Amino acid sequence: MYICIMYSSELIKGTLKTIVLNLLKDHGKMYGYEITLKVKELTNDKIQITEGALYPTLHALEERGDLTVEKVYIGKRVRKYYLLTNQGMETRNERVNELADFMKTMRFLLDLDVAKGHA
Amino acid sequence: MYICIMYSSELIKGTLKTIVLNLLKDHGKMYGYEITLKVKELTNDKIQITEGALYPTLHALEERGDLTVEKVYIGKRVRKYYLLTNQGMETRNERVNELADFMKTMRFLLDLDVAKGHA
DNA sequence: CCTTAATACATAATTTTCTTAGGTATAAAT
DNA sequence: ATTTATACCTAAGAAAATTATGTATTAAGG
Repeated sequence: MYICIMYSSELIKGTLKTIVLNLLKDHGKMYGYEITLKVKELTNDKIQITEGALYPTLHALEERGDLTVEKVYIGKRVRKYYLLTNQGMETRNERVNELADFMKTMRFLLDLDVAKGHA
Repeated sequence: MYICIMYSSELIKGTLKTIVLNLLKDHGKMYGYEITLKVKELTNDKIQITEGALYPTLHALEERGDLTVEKVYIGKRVRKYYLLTNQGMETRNERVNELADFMKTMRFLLDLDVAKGHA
């Protein structure tokens, strides 16, 4: 198991909250397990969010007031749907803008715009 | 002091080695303090490498065989110039390609290509 | 002349964030 | 009946940074 080509974990660090917040903006309410599957699917297995990272992050975002929870029972199994609050949407925008700006800076710093692309 | 608009530290995490390796490729030999100034200058103060992060990183890259050192004495003050080895150049290429690929994935994941840009 | 700022190196304690590993439990598939 | 998938969770440890120091030389300003 777990044999796949994905990014070195260092790179992904610091982007988890942004990914989660943005995903909830695009897809409405989602539950944790669903988020891991969606990210895996959207990135062709290149980014795999581990549950050990995800659940504490969801709890932190909830505690900060960026997310609210809706418990749903599928038979006897619990499912916790997370939703963006208004504050969460603001946080999402800040985070995404910051990351976009950061990536622009990095492309410049690493000569990625001139050297490649732009055909 | 230290009053400036820079990226939240989480984002920069994991990119330090890549930045250092690429800078040495572009500018030839550089010393630690010079690297901090150069990155600050190139990014308009948006990325400020702290010495507490940089020096251990340089030592680690040296130990891995990606860098070699040249000590130069300016009067009585030591300056340690770092140079890319052949292996270091390979590491640089791998790191830069991986980061470029990761940023592409993130742009897709965060809808940055469609929503913005492109006009 | 004296003090502050800049140059230039370095490490240690702490914090943050993630991985790894473990745990519980239900439902579906083989 | 057992394995796989679903679905939640936490705790120990690792990795990489921040923050706080520490040393020392040199230049600049008052």
